[in-house]
Amino acid sequence: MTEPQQQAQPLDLDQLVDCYKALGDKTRLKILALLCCEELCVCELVPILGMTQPAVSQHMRKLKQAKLVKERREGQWVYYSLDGTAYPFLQATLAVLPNLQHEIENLKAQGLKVINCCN
Amino acid sequence: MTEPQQQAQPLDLDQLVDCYKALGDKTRLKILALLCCEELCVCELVPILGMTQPAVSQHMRKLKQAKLVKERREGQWVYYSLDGTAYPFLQATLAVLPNLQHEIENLKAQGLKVINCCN
DNA sequence: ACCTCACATAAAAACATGCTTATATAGACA
DNA sequence: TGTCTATATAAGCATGTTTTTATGTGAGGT
Repeated sequence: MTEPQQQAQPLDLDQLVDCYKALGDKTRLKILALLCCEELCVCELVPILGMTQPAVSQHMRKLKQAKLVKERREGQWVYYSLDGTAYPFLQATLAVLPNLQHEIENLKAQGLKVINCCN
Repeated sequence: MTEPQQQAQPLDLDQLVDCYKALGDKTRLKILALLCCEELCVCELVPILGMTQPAVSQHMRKLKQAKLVKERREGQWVYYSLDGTAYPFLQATLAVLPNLQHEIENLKAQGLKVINCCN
């Protein structure tokens, strides 16, 4: 491994540290793997992850601060989705995550998937 | 951002967490950026990073455990270099790090670069 | 054998992180 | 306005991480 060295614009080191700190947690990697399937709101993530709502909210805040996800408010729900704009390497990074589509199917089967005007 | 989802084999989540934890530290990102230029030993990293030798050694251990670097012993020195084998996304990841070649030039100018049989 | 240099490891202190419980905010609806 | 649901935030606790200081190991040279 000898030739990387900038075909991309170097990013701010502190921002990169925040990004990798955000990625360095199993729960947050799962959340990102789930968001690879589709946007989700906190109340959908809670039963999938088996965590309390505040715990999930705090993870979402970290991911948002790291510019890994963006949010969209719809009524009382806040939908989170991947933000692919900040890091050129993100796609390669997410590509190695496991496919968690089955978790979302599971959620639907339990009747816990939120239905909004868009689906 | 909607279409990643496995062109690569999914990796073990716990190993990925270790990898990103290792990346989520400014000192270690600097070390990796330096190793993008060339292999270095601990005693060269110490003055560049301005840290104590044990602190640098422990960072190297973390990077090694995360399979981000490999080591090569030569006499009393241990040379560390990037290990590009474990993560398919590593090249894209390292590409956004700043170029720290000037730090190595600086080291040479101060006469602190180790000279071994290979250079 | 002894000394020196490079590096690793261990224990303790300082600091950061993640989860829980409790509480606040914000929108929907009566 | 009041209530319900979804979400965010804050404080406290437990756990993990990073750094320091002290010490151990191993190779090279005398």
